[in-house]
Amino acid sequence: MLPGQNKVGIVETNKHSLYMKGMETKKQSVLGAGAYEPKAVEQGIYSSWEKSGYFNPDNLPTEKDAKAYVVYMPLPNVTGSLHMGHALDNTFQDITVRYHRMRGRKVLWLPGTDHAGIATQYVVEKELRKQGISRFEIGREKFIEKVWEWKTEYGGRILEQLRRLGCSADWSRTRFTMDPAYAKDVQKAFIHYYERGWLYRGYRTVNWCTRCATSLSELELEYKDEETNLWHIKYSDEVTVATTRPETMLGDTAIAVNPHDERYQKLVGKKVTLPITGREIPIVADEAIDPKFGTGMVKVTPAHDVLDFEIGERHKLPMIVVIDGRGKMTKEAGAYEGMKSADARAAVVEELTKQGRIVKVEPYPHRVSVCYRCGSSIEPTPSAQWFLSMRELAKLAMDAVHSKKVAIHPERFEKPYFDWLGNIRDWTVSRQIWWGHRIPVYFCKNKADDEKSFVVAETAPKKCPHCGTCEMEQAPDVLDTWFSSALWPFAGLSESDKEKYYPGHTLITARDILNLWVARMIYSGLEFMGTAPFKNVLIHGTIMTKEGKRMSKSLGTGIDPMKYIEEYGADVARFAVVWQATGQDIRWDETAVVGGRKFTNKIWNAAKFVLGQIEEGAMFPVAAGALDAERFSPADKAVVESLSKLKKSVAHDIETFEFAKALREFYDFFWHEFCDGYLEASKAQLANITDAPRTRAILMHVLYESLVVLHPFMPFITEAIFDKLPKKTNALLLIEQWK
RNA sequence: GGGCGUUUAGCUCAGUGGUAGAGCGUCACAUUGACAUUGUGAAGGUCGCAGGUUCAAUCCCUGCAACGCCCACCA
Repeated sequence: MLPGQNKVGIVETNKHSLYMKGMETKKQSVLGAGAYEPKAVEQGIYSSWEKSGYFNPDNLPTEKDAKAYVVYMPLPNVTGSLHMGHALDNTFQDITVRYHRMRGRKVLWLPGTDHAGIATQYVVEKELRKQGISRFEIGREKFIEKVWEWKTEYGGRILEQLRRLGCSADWSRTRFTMDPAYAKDVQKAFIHYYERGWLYRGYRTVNWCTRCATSLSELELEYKDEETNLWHIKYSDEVTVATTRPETMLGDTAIAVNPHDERYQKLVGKKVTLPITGREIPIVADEAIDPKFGTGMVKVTPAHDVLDFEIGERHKLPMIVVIDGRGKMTKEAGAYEGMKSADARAAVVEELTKQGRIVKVEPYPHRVSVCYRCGSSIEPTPSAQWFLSMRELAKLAMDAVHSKKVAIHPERFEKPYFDWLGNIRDWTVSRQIWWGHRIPVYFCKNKADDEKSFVVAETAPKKCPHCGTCEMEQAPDVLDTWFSSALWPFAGLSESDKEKYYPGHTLITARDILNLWVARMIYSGLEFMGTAPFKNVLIHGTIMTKEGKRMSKSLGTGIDPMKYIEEYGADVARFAVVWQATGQDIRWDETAVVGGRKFTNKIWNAAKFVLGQIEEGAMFPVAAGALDAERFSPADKAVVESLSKLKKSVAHDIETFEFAKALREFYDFFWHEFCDGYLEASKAQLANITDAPRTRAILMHVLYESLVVLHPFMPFITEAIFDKLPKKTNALLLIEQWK
C-alpha cells in the first residue's frame, strides 16, 4: 500500500458536480488521495520484479516456440559510476527488452562489467599512493590482490545504479570479464589466433604511455592541442630539417627526402654528419615524405616515431633508443642522459643555437597524443609486443556490414567504420601492466634472450621444448582490455547459453566505441561463432551540457543521473533522457525533468480518476465485447481509435529505435486526447445511466492499454498502478502481454 | 588536410514540397471539480545567409558562414 493511501476513504459528496450525481456511494480510488511518491515504491517494485525471476528468460512463461531476444549490455567499467551516457544507453536497452518481453519473446539482457585494465590499475595505484605505497614495492601478486579487493568492494556499484534506473537485465547471469570461464575463452581466442598465424611477436616502435609504462593501440590515444615550435636545424650546408622534436635528433639514423623532389635528388645516397653526436647518417629517398612541408627534408628517428620506424624498416636503418619507457634520456643520449625528454629538448635547442644551427623558429600549433586513461603524453618507443594481424578480421567485419547482415543505424556511421577497417594496421594486443588477462605464452628460462624460445599454450608445458630442463615462465604481459571485451557476446555466456542466446539482436551504444569495441565484437563473433553477434547496431546521441560542452567528471561539467532518480524517481529520469534523445547529440535541458515530473503526476491522477469510477466486481482487462462499439459516442470512438493507432505506432517506433518519437506520441495521446479530451467528456457520459457502463469500460480499457504501452518507458509508475487494478491474476505488468 | 553533424519561438528541440509544432518559460482568465505538478486562451518565428530547381522551398540542389564532433604516419 502506498503512503497517503486510504483504502476506506469515501469520496465526499459534491452537490455541484454533475458527473458525481448518483455516485456518492462509490469508493475512493484505490490509489488513495495523495500524490505519486516514487521514492516510497520504486525499490519495492524492483525487488518484486527480481523475485519473480522474469529477468531470466528461462523463467518466462513464453510459448514453446518463442524466439529469443538477446541484448548484450555494453560493459561498464568496474571503475565507473553511472553517468548520463549510461542512463541513456541503458534506458534505451531496457525499453527494447521490456517491449519484447511483453511481446512474448524469450528475452535475455546480459549484464556484466569490464575489468578495464589500465583504468582500474590506475585507480588502484592512485589509492595506494595515498597510503604511500607504490605497486613496485608490493610486487605483482600482492598488487593484483589489492585490485581484486578494490573490485569486490566497488566494482558492483554501477550495477546497483542500473537497478535503480529500473534495468531489467538478468543479474543471475552477470559476468565479469575476468571470471574464470570468461578468461578461458580469452585464452582460447589468443591461441586460436596464434595457430592461425595471425598473432605474432615483433619488436617495433609503438605508442607508449610513459606514466602507465605500457604500450597502447592507436584507438587508445587522445589528442591535445599544443603550441610548440617548428625548429629548422641546419645539419650541413645542404641539409636543413624542420622538426617539432629536436631532442629526438640524438637518435636519428637517416635523413629522408621525397624521391621525386628535384631539389634533393642529388643528395640521395650521400651522408651527412649529425650535429652534437657527430654520427654519420645516410640520406634516403622515401615516398612518405611531403616535399611541400617544412624544408622537404625529414630527420628520421626510427626509435621514437611510428612513421620513422616504417621508413627505417624500408631502408633497413638501425634504431637508437635515446628516450626510455619513463620518458627519460638514455645513455645513448650522451650528455643528456637522465634528463626528462622535455628538458632535453630545451638543452638540445640551446646547444644547437650556440652552434648557430637553428636557422628558423616558427610557432607551430600541433596535436600531441596522450593516454586516454591517464592523460600523460605518449612517447613512441620500441619494444617487443604481440600483434594481431588485422587483414582477414577486418575483411570479415566489413563484409558483415556491406552485406547488411549487420545494420548500423543511423547509416552514416558506416563511413567511420569502413574508414577505420579499410586502413587498419595490426593491433598491438599486449600491455605491460599487471591487471588483466595474462597472455598464455611461456618462455624458456634458459634461453631468456632468445625471442623464439616460447610456447603458446593454456598452461605451462611440463617440459620445456627448447632446453628440455627448465620450468617455463609465463610472459609478464597482459592483453589489451578490448581484446577480451571483443569476445563479450559469447564469452559472457555459459556453454549451454551459447547455443540458446547467441547471437543477439541489437547493440545499443554511443559512437565513441564503434571501432574500439563494436567492430571488434563483430569480427570476433564471426571468427569464433560463425555469425555476427547482433543484427543491428544503434548509435545514439551523446549527452552534453546545456552549453554544448562535453560532460566530464574531471571538468566538473557532469550531471549525475542518480540525482534525478533519487529526487524524482527513475521514471522521471528515464522520461527526461528519452524525451530529449531524438537522435542528435543532446544539450541536456533540465526542463525535460520538469516535464517528466508533471507527466507522472498526470498519469497518476488520471489513473486515480478512472479507478474511482469502476464498479464493484469490475475486472481488468476489459473483455473486448464489453466495449460495445455499436453505441460509441463520437468521443468514445475517437479515443478508442486513437489508442489503437497509438499502440501500433509506438510498437513500430520501438522496433525502429525511434524511442523519443514513441514517448512523445504517447505523451500527446495520454495527456491531450485522453485526459483533456476523453476524461472530460466521460464526466457527462458517466452521469447518464445508459452511457455510464460503456464509458467505464472505455476508461478501463484505455487505462489498461496505456499502462501496457508506457511500461517499457516508465516501468515503475505503470507497475505501481497496474498493481492496484482489480484483476484475476497477480501477474506483473512486467510480463503482461502486449497484444 | 579530409569527413560528418547542426543552424526552426526567450531556452532545449521535433517536423513537413502547399496556413510552422512540442516541452519549459511568459501573459490573461479560471479555484471546493482525477490532477494548480491543473484547465482554457494568448503573445512569441522573413525556419543561418546567398543563389538555383518548382506553380509552390523551412524542407530538394549549389555555394557561403557559424558552431560542434571525428579521422589522418606533414615531421
